[in-house]
Amino acid sequence: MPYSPEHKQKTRERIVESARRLFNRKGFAEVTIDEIMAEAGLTRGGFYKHFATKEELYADAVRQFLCLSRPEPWQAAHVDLCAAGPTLARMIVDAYLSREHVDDIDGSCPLVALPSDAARGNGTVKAAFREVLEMMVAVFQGNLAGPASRDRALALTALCIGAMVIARAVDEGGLADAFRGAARDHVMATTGWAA
Amino acid sequence: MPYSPEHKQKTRERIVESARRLFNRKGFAEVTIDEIMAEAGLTRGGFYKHFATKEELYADAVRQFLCLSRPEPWQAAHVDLCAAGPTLARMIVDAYLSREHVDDIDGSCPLVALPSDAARGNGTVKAAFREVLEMMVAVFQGNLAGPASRDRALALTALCIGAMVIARAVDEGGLADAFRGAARDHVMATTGWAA
DNA sequence: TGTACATCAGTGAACGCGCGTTCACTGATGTAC
DNA sequence: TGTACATCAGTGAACGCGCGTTCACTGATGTAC
Repeated sequence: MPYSPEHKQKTRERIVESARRLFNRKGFAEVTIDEIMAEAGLTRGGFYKHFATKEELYADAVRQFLCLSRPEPWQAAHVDLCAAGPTLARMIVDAYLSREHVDDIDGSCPLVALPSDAARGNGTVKAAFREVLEMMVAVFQGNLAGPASRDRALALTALCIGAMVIARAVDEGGLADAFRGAARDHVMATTGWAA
Repeated sequence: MPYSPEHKQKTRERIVESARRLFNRKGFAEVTIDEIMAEAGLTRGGFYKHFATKEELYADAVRQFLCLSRPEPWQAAHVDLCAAGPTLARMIVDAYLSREHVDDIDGSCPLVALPSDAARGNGTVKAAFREVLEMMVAVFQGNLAGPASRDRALALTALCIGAMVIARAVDEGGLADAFRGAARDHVMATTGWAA
């Protein structure tokens, strides 16, 4: 039995991690297996010891978002984000709509980076996409009081994702900032989470 | 002077029209010039009599949505959409957030179909994208009374685009419908356009 | 009116390149003895 | 303990294909006379 049992698994995880960043940055079609393997410190030939096709890796990479160490302030995993309270809820929204999140393409929320790929993707991709989406809705809903909390959570989720998608697609920083700011203010006014 | 003066222009428009539909459906990278020309009833070689590169065509295709015979009720071109009044404004939002718009990928608003491409695109693509975006914001803003109409228009634009992007990316029709409905209700409650 | 001509939109074969995938090989490793 | 061996993760050259782009050519057209 050559190599330790975990050796191959570790390598595979490195490939998925590399792929996740690159797919986020460039989308499915524009990423090459060469790039993915190089960023994982490997050469192209070895790819097929781990995955049958590029599509199979893509599904795995999308799924990896779910078990990722989440960016702050989502990071504190011991905190129940669905009952975070207004202060933490505000911090979450501020982080989501921050300029840092606009710029951090590699580590971005897939809902912002990959919706077009998901729309054109197969069932596995869409299922992983939906899992992330429903987590986000649950966080909003859990921190909303009053009636129709589900519908309000859906609208706020769409608002935040929409503002971020637009901010990424616009070349003029001022307009991108205006969208982020308007979305942020609208969320705070609607929820009462403002300081 | 061979061919009538408008002949080449007509052909060019046919190419852009074909490209717009195909890019909407598959995104920039997955569409070939062969496909575009074939759908326009031409062969690949002629492409470069009209456009220098594939990117140049892409920007034109995004922009074409602006001068398109717009889907109802945007269709009535003689109506000033920026002063449409609440009834027409409500119809516009209903059409934008309709299931028909989710399903009509080919004729979709590019803000919904192509934001990821725009985020990764060059300056020309982003500029075209912004032109469409600012038209949409202007329509919202023109029909809003009261203070901070610009910021409210930005937030409502982000909400509508976000809801549609999500609806397309989700494989479960019920969830997609819930996002569209929640966005619709939220817009009506915020603007007072509801019947 | 009819005919020769110049123009140029459109054709389709070909080119070069890059990508996904394959495959014969290498060499690091744990095991057997 | 030391050495020969079997395994298989990883290598890198090569293959086949498709795409963006080029180019020499075609043929439909309006004009000149």
